[in-house]
Amino acid sequence: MPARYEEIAATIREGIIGGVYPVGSQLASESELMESFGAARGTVRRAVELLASEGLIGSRQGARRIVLRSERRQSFAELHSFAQWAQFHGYRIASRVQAQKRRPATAAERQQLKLSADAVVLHVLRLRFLDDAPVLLERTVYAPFLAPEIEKLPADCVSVTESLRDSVGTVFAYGEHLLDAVGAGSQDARLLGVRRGSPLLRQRRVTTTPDGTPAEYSDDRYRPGSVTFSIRNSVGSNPLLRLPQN
Amino acid sequence: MPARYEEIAATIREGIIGGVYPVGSQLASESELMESFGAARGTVRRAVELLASEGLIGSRQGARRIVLRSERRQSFAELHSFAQWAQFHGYRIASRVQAQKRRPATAAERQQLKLSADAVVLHVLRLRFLDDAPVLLERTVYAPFLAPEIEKLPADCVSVTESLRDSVGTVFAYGEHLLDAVGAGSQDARLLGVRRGSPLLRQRRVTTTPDGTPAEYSDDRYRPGSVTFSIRNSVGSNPLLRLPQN
DNA sequence: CAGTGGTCTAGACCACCAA
DNA sequence: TGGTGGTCTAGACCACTGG
Repeated sequence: MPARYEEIAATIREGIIGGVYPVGSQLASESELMESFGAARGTVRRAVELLASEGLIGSRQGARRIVLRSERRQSFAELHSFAQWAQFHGYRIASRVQAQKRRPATAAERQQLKLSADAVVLHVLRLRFLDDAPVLLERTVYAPFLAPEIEKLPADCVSVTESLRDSVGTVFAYGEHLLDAVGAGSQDARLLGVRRGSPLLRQRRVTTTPDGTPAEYSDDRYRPGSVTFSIRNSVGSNPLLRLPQN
Repeated sequence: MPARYEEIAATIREGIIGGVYPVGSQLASESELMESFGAARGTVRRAVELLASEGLIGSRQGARRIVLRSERRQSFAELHSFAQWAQFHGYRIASRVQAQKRRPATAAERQQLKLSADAVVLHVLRLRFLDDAPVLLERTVYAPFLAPEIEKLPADCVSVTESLRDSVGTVFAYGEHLLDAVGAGSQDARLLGVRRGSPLLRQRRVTTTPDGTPAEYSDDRYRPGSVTFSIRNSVGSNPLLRLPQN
């Protein structure tokens, strides 16, 4: 059962997408929305703030809210899993585990995942396809408590996130993502079908469970031209980050 | 005069950074925060929701909030420009306009900036330096209404955003950013000091004014190894995110 | 100036978590 | 079971926008 403010937001969103509120036009005022939805002001404010965080509307004190966009784009800031993203856009995806083995955690991995010195992690090399073309190569290290669950999954499991939610509950709740560009290594080039050294978009991420326990560290490399990441600056989540040295 | 919830958030944030609340520990409950700050529940909730949107704390219904990180990261809602980001982190930056000319808008630019068929835009090629090393090459197209203001700026103006705010008010309020990886072209390679074809992180963005008018379109290319984009996400509706208002 | 959104309060009920 | 966070209400005052 969705919350009331989510229902209101959904209704307004449909109005924006359906052309009831064209781009550039003014949204109904809070008072009008309160009346038409029969909700208190705080509730309609929650709804329009949700839409603002999606980049659909803008807001200035004293003036009515304005429709900025009419498409519902899934922003990268809302992105939690490749499979969910692809499903949202209606793409046909496939997945294949290329290699999988347990090994002692490296020093960097112990630090990222906050593990003890003798911890053993599960390393998985996974290739993902979009409409039968390889687009993404994932090198993922799972924390020890997840290793047994991951090893139960079939090699062509399309959504690790959803499989884990069914078996052990919500596992990936918060994530930090670092984006940069790297040249394809020989393994990257072979599996993604590009030339060595060609530009790849790299996404490194650490994901934690709802109680703050680090769950996985991953180095994901995207073949260019296939996917693009979208970020909006209304979602408080996008600082540039300076790397040490270089 | 900052809002009360921002003051409360700042106080808690200092506590997290200063070690009063170590990473992994539980934050004070809402009732305790209400008492210690003498504020209503809605206000302290606004404060902790702000901190959650910065990725500092996580929250689950029924359990106390948990400290996830102890570093302060500038939220993108407070940050729109390279210059402001660099200044926040204390980096020494420089900027140099390489080329600047007015020309008719291309079809793509007319669509992006919602211009009429005969519109003339201002194209600027700008190279930016971090600690004297070139790190960013910007190819920016400004909407006609901005062209006169941009042409008044000196060639080494470090912050276009701040200069415009002083002269014509807040111009860049909302933005959408597309991130991918491209190989350096010959001009990219020459100006950024890298080999041709080497991977660059590309950020394309359209920025609009507070009333929704498109103001600029830009293709920015970052030299790898110097900066990285950091993004955070969290499950659950990112509630109550403030839009930039300046 | 009237209308709008931004902030704050004080209460209420519920779903969930941990002991 | 008691405490916690998630949602919703009803009112208030203020700052800002626009005509």
